Amino acid sequence: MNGSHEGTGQAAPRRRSDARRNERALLDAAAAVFVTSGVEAPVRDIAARAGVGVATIYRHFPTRAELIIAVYRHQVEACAEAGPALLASTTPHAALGRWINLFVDFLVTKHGLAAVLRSDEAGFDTLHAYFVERLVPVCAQLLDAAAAAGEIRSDVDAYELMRGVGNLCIGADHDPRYDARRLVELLIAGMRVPR
Amino acid sequence: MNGSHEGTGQAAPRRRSDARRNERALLDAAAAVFVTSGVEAPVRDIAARAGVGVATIYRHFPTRAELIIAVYRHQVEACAEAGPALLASTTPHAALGRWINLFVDFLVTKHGLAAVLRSDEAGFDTLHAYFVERLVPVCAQLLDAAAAAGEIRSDVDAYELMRGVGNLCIGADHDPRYDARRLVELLIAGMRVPR
DNA sequence: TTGCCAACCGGAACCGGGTTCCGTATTGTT
DNA sequence: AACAATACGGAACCCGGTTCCGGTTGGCAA
Repeated sequence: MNGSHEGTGQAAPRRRSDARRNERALLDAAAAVFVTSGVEAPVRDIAARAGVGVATIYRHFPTRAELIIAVYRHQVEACAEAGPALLASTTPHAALGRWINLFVDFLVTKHGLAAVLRSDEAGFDTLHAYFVERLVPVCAQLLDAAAAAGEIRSDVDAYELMRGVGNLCIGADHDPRYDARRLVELLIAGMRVPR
Repeated sequence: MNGSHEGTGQAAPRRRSDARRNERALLDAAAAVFVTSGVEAPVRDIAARAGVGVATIYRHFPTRAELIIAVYRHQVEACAEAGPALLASTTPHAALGRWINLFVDFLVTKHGLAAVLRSDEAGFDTLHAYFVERLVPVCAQLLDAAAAAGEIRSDVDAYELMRGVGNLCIGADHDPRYDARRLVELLIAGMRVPR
C-alpha cells in the first residue's frame, strides 16, 4: 500500500505530477457526480466536473466500470472487513443479519449501483467480479458459522445469496412504494431452519 | 375485442391491409428474435427479420417497450387469469406459491425481460406500469386470502412482493450459479407466520 | 380500367453515450 | 535551453433508439 489505490501491491513506476493530480480530481468529481446524478451519469459529465478531457478518464481507468470500482473501493473494503468483526462480537445469526444490512445500506444509498452491478453490458463484468471476489467469501464465512450453529439452513450458497440481495436492491431509490430492506429481511427470515 | 390486440375496447378504424400484415409480421419477428437474442435485441434486427423498415415499428408501436408489451400480452394475461383459478382449487397458501412460480417461470424464460422491467430508461415505465396494473391486483387477492387464512404474515404488500420477485429474476439466465427460483422460495418461506 | 389521394413504407438522418485517435502541451531531466 | 517521454483535450467513431422525408401502394370512385 503506497498511497495509490490498487489492491495488488504493484510497485507503481512513479507517474508525472499532473497525472496524479488528475486522477485525484477524477475520483473526487466522480464521487460527487455519482451522488447527485447516480452511478449511470455520463462520462462527459464527470470529465467536465473534473475540468479534464474525456480521454483522461480512459487513460487512468480502462473503462467506466473501473472508475466506479475505484470510487467505491474504500467502502467495499470496509464492508468486507466488517464481516469478521461482527462475527467476533455476536451470535453468528445476528452477525449475518447485520452484515447483510450493511451491504444493503451501502447499495441502496448509491443511486443505480445495484442496477449497474447486474448490467450485462461489456466492461461491467469487471465490476461484478470485483464485488463477488471481495464480498462472497466474507458472506460464506458468516453463512457457514450460522449454519454450524444450527441457526439457518445449510443449503444456502453465499454467491446466490449475495446476488439475490443485490438484485433486491435494484431501483430501491426513487420508488417510495418499494422498500428493499423489508424484502431482504423476509429473505433472511426464509433462511431460518424450519421449526 | 375485435381481433386486434388492444386491451381497451376502442373501435379500431379499419386500417389498410398492408398495415395489418406488417403488424403481424413484426409481432412474429419480435417474438422470434426475443427468443434467440433476448428482449434487448436491437430494433433494427427485428425490423430486418420482419422484412420491414425501422420506422414501421414505430408507426405501429410508439416505442420499443410497447412492442415488448404487445408480444407478451397473451402470456401476461394468462398468468393474471391463472390467479383466481388457482385460488379456487387449493389452499390460499399453496395457490400463492404456485402462482408466484408461474410468474417466475414466465420471467426467467424470457431472456432479459426482468431486467428491462426495471430499466429506468425513457419509455420503459409503460412496460413496468402494464405489468403492475395487470398482475399486482391478482397478487393482492392471493395475498389477502392467504393472510386471512392465517398462513402468512399480513404486512406484506403485493406491489412490493411482485417487484421483489421480479428483481430476483434478473439475470437468472446465463449464470448457472444463480437460481432465482430457489431464492424466491426462500422469500416466500420468509412470509410464513412466525411459529 | 384508370386515376387519385390518403395511408403507408423504407432508409437515411439525428441524438445521446461510451470509447478511441491524433496532434499538441507539459513535465522533468540533462 | 532543449529534448524525450509522458499526458492531455477534444474531435471522431460506433452503436442503438427515435424521427423525418420523399417515394409507394391500397382501395375507392368514375
